Amino acid sequence: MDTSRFSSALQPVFSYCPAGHWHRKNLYFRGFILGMSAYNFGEIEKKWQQKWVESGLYRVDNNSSKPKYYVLDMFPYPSGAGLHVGHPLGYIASDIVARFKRLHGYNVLHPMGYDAFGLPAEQYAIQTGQHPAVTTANNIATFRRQLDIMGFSYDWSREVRTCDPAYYQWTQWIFGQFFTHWYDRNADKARPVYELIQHFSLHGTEGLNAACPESLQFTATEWNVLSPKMKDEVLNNYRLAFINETTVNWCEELGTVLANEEVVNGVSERGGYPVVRKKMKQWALRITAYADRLLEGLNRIDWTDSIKEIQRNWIGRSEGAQIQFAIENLPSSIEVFTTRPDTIFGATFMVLAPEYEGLAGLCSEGQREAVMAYAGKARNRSEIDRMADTTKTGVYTGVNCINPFTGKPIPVWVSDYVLAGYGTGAIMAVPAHDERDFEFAAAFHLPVVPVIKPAGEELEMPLKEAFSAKDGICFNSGFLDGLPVREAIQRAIHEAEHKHLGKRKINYKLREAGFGRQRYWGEPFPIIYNTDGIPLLAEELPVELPKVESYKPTGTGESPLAAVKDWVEADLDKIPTFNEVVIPSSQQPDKEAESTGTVHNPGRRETDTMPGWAGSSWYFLRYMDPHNAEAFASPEALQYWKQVDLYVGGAEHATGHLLYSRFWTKFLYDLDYLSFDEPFQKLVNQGMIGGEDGQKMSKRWGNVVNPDDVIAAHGADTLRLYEMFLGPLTDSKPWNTHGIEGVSRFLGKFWRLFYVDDQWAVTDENPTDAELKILHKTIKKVTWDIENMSFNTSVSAFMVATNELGQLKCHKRQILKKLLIVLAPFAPHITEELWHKLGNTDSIHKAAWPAHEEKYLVENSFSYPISINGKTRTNIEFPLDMDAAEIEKAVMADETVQRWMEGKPLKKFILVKGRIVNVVV
RNA sequence: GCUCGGGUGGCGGAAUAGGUAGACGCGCAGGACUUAAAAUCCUGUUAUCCGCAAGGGUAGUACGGGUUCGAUUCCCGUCCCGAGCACCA
Repeated sequence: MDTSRFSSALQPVFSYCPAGHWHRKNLYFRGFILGMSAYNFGEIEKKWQQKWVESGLYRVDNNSSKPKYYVLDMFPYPSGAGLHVGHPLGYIASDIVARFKRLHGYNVLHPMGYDAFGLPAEQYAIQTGQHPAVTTANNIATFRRQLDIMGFSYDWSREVRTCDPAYYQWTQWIFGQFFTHWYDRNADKARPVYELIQHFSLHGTEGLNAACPESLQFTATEWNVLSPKMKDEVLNNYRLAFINETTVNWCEELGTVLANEEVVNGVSERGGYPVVRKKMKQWALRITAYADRLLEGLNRIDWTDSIKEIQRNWIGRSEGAQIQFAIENLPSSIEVFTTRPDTIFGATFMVLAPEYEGLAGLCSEGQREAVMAYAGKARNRSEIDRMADTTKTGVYTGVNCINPFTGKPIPVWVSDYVLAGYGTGAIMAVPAHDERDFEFAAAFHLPVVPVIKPAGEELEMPLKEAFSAKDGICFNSGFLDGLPVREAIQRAIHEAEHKHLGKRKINYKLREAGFGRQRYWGEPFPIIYNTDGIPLLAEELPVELPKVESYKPTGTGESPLAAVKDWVEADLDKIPTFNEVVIPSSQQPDKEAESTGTVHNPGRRETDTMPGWAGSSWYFLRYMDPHNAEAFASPEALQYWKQVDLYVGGAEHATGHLLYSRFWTKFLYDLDYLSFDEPFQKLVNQGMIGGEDGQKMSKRWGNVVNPDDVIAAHGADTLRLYEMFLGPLTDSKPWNTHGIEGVSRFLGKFWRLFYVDDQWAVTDENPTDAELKILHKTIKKVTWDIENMSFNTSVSAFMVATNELGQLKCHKRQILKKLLIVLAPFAPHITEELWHKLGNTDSIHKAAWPAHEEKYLVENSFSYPISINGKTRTNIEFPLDMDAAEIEKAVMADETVQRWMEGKPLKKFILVKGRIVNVVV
């Protein structure tokens, strides 16, 4: 920034000021005194931000003949702390891409909104009594102001807020769709529940292949005589939104359910009260129905391997077999799941989970007391505790099973190292080939029988550890002897199926998605229970969140909504509701009730609310048509915008938001609302920006850098460029306050390509080849860089170009005009200002991206690095079209080359055209 | 423990097909302009050795091997850092 002119003029006035103060005044007065000839970012940025709003520059239309591009940021949760410089990193990158695509003639959808329901606002409400809606609105205002001064090109007319009833009525509507659909595994898609009912009434469960927890079987006749209540209970096993009985962490003292991370060593994090595991009924979504499709879809999307891997891991598909083990002297059997049926001849005992259903009835009289005592203790251990302590404990049940392949009796134990929620809750233990089973066998002195050995080797007996490698050979295993593991697995399954002992089976780690929270600040369920307890879907949406007196948990495990009596108690005669098995009461009006005014058909609203991820699972669809009151988005809008082309956000949502969004998208695809079944084609995870001290940027460490301050000191364009310059987008890197000076200086130099000594200096001279080369190599590099999300190298390319043009004293319009356009996505304000100074009247952001012309980049000679035995010794320039033989001759004649060859004979001469020469001696 | 990333100057980082390692920026050192400061501009900056200098040698991309005329880049092994998963049978 050149302030020499005015500083000498003002010097007497400010000569007494301390240095730091002095500098500030310089900055402040510079533009004011010199008019617009010096780079006054504050004035320029404010001016253009205003003009862009006035002209609606970034508003985007759904009706366009242009090709579409949809670039999306993960919308933020508007916390009270506002943004620090780490937050906008991804927004800047996506904004550059959005602008780049517009300059390429795309109709770009680039929206922003707020994930506004959630716990922090509610916690704050509990503390201060302020309504979460109020604090949320305040926080959003702060976020918006901070986003605005960064110069982002969002179409704010499309903003969404998940806590807005006009938005969440569609979240509720989608829930209703889940509720009224089931998953048909034959068709491999979701279908309406009424079709399921039709099937039941005609064929029972015959010929049905549905996603449901238990394989229910009944005939049409049996179904048809069921009461509505019974029918509803049956349907609950099929609905994609259903009431699920799951184990939760229950804290009696606090009177609430706690999340896993709120429980430490079996007691509550707050207060240290005991926490027990308790079965509780909650709404859940049947995500497991989509497990295979969620896996398969990963192969079709452009995400990082690590996120895909996390999702694969989370879904946890494993192939194996389910095998029956008959109980000795009893007609019943125990079923186990195993991925290693090849080791079955080595199964020397069995283990049941403490929560195993029917455990009490199974064990022997003598052992029952000990088993139940152990099971009770294990049940009350928290998950965390159970996982942290892996020493093996357990009790013998007193009964034996028969190994179906060896025919020998093996003991059945109970231990908490077997999880109730996975597989059948029972395992066959093969201590020789499974580490956990080995530990258990060692602890209780159970027999270890090896049946797999490494090829060509013998196992060292007794075994010191389990041999679990999958590349061994079977022995001691009857018909499997001599087979390699992979073949033996297939053979064993085949044999089990043949003998009706079991069947091939695929298991998943993925659990049904718990969808209820005992909280206030979330979407209410559009559900009212009738007097039979049958859930009815409210047909008039939105079901608005009522005002409450207190946001505190009720202590009964219910949400604060339960205390709002006149909301909870609903008159089903007046509210249209729906459930496939209940005839709406409105169709059988009760004359007596009408005349007396008493509520004849009372209902009770669901008082849980939806979890935080409900609204965020589909928000990217709402942006396409945000004000539609008839549908979550019109078919035309959905058809035009389709999936998100580029999604930018943090990697921390790998198993939450990103999985749920994929699930909801597939579901809506099944219902023919969408023409695509993956929401985000390309996903980029930006890194974190840490504090200068290397710590995480947080209030706690006092290292938070506020973008407002950086913008005030250096301008938004500088901040944008600097965040991009810091390093690769996807890397985590520390902030460096000094580093920003470099970028700030760059913009000053760039400005001085247009202004020399604050005088307009742009000329209409024809550019030289050298200048054209600088321009076109920059265009080429920046184009490649943006397409590959390598923004840091783009900034460096701009610096190189500016330095080189500065050295050539190039102020030529033809060069600078195109250079402005390629810089515009990074620094939208300064480029817009200079663009208008060049005499353009329309926005630079509507210009066309210049194509680089290869002809300006063509070299006719190249200075070859000459290596002798791979070490560069000299450089010799040759024309690029020079004959290889001639180059060789010239190189060999070179003095330096001769010196390094030390008279040794030439072994090989390597010439890579335009790259390198290597002389091997 | 398993899986996936990653290790390059004092620092952030570059090297987009295996082809001149350290672009660009920060910091640092020196210089120009100035009475002075700020701003701006210029020069140098991997280490080490030889030389007054010009210049030149050697080593060098975590470590040890390998493939190749040539390796930061490909392969094998080791160490370290980060992220995720974790008694899932």
